[in-house]
Amino acid sequence: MKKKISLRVIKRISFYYEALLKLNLSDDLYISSIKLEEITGVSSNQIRQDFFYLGISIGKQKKGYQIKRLFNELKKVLPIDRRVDVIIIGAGRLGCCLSEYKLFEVRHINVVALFDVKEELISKAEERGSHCAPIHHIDKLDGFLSEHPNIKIALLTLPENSAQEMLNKLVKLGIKGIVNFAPKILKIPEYAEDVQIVNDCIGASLYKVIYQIYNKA
Amino acid sequence: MKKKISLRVIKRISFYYEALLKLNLSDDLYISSIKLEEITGVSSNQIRQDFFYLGISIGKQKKGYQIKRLFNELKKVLPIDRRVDVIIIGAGRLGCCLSEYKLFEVRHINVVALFDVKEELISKAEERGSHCAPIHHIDKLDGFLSEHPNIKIALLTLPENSAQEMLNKLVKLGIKGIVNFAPKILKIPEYAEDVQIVNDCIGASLYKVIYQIYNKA
DNA sequence: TAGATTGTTAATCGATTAACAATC
DNA sequence: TAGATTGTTAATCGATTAACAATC
Repeated sequence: MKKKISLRVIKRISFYYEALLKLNLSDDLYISSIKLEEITGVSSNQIRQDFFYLGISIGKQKKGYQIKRLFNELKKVLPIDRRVDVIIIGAGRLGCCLSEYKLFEVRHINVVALFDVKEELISKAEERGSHCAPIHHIDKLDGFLSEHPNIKIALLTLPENSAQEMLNKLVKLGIKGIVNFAPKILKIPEYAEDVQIVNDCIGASLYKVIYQIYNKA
Repeated sequence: MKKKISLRVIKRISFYYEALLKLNLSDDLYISSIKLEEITGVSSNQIRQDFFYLGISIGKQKKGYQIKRLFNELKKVLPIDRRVDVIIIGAGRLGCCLSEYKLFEVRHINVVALFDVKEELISKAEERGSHCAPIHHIDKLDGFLSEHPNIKIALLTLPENSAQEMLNKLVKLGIKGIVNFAPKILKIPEYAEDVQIVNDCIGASLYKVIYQIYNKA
C-alpha cells in the first residue's frame, strides 16, 4: 500500500494530467510550474508542493519540467490510462447522464451497466442508443457481478433514504469502491474497512454561491 | 456582510436541512446531535461545532434540538426555501441533466434557460418536453440577461478550454456567482472581486476511489 | 438523584502559502 | 554573469476531533 493521498491532491493531479494531455508531448518541450498555474489555476507553489509530496523531482532550473516525463510520472501516480469498469446504481437522470459523461470517456472510465428498481426505466432502456450501457433490474445485480468479477467500483445515484442500504449490499457483493451522489454522508460498515467511499453531492457547492450572494448586507 | 462560511460547512448545513425535511415538524419533537449523526453521517461533535459556529444555540440538555426551531434556524443561515433563478452555459449532456436535476427542484433552484454555441442543440430543444428550460444560442445571452436582471448565477458546463473566457464574459454581463464543472480551476478577474466562484468537477472524486483500489500492494 | 446532552474550549490534524538556498 | 525556477523547509491558516464543565 502506497502513501495515502487526499481527495484534493487527487483532483489536482487529474487537472495537471488534463492540462498536459492538450500539450505537445515532443521530447524537448518543457513547462514551468508558473505556466502550469496559468493553465490549471493551481498556484505554482501548490504544484511544486504536490510534486514534492508525490516524489516527483524531475524539474530543471530555468526550464521547468519535461512535459513527456511529467506526464509519465503523473500516470505512475494515477492509473489514468488504464481502463476502469464501473456500474451505476440508479438509472434516473443523473445516472444516465453519468453513463455517457464525456470526461469519463477521456479518462477511460467505462460504465458497463446501470441498475434500477423501476421497471419503466428498464423498458425505456431500448430507446437509448446501442452505444449506451444497458439498464438492468436491480435483482440481476448479484448475478451480474459474479459474471464480471473485474468490476470493483459502483456509482450511487439513488435518493438518500435508500443509499446506505444499497451501499451495505454492494459491500457484501464484493464492491471495493463507491462514489455516492446523494446529499448524505454514507459510511462503510466496520467489517469492511478496506472499501473506499467518497461522498460527492452534485449541486451542494451551488449553495456556497447562493449563500454568498443572497446573504449580503 | 455576514460571517464567511466555508464550502464544507455549507454542504453540511444542506445535509442537515435535507434530513430535517423528512422528519415530522410537530412542535414537541426533538432531535439530538447523535440522532442527527445517524441520519446525516456527520459526527455529533461536528454538528455541535457547526451550530456553535453559526450561532445556533437552541439545544436543551437531555433532549436535543426542537426540530421545527432548528429547521428555522438553518433557513436563516441558508436561504434555502427562497426561489433562486439560474442559467446554464453549455447545453451538452451535463447541462441538460442539471437543468432537470431533482435535487435542484427540492432546493428551489430554478433553471430558467440554457445557452450553447451549437446550432444543433438549439434546434434539438423542441424535442425536450415543454416543462424543460429552453435552449438559446449564446449570442442571445446579453439580451436575455438584460430582460432578466434577477438572474445572478450561472452554471458552467463547458469544455475546459472555453470555460475561463466565458467566465470573463459572464462577469462583464453582471453575473455574480458561478459554478464551474470543467476540470480546471477558474479564477475571477481582479476587477470583479465580489463575484463568487466554486469549482466542482464531477467525477474527479471517482479518481480518489480508483487510486486507492488500483494502487494497492 | 444519575444520566444524557448541550455549548464551548483546547488539542490535534491536515492543507496551503510563503520563503529561500541551490543551481542551471 | 544575472535571472529564473526548482526542491524543500518553515510558517500560517483552517478544519476536525476530543474533552468536559454545566445543567436539565
